[in-house]
Amino acid sequence: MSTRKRYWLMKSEPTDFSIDDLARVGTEPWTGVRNYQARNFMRQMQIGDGVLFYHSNTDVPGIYGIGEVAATAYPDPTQFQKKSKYFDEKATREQPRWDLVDVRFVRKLARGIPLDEIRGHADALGEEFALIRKGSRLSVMPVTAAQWKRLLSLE
DNA sequence: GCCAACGTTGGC
DNA sequence: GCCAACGTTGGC
Repeated sequence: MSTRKRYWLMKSEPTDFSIDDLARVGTEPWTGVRNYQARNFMRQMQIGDGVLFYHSNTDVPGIYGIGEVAATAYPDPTQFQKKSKYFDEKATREQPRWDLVDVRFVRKLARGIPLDEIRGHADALGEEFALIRKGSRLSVMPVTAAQWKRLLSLE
């Protein structure tokens, strides 16, 4: 396993958990991911990996801040909590289904980078970039070093 | 609030 | 293993 720093993008609905919330709490367990592809990406994350914090389902969806991976993947406790909206009756402590990572606040962007602006750079970012791929709803995705640099140059 | 796109579930 | 039904995501 390489120890080179990698990059990711993680979506959150700001009414649920925003970059300001992350700034306030410092570090947050990324609960609630219930998609296997997204989960598998989290399992690949290493401490110190860069995270683009994306606001979805909001007036101006886009990238609003930067975080970093503070703890590698471990079972998401909400899958065991009956009262949680993330409860999964098929998950057991012996065989958990869902993992999460801890994300630590790094900084807010000087200005948000709106999705429609990101779309304008599709050529440079690549058609395969899940964020701008038609119909893609993936909430955790890898970002290449080149994409990371390109996106932050729009700040 | 609408709805297209997608993922999951469950009957067969 | 197929696929219709259903639930969710997330832009608009």
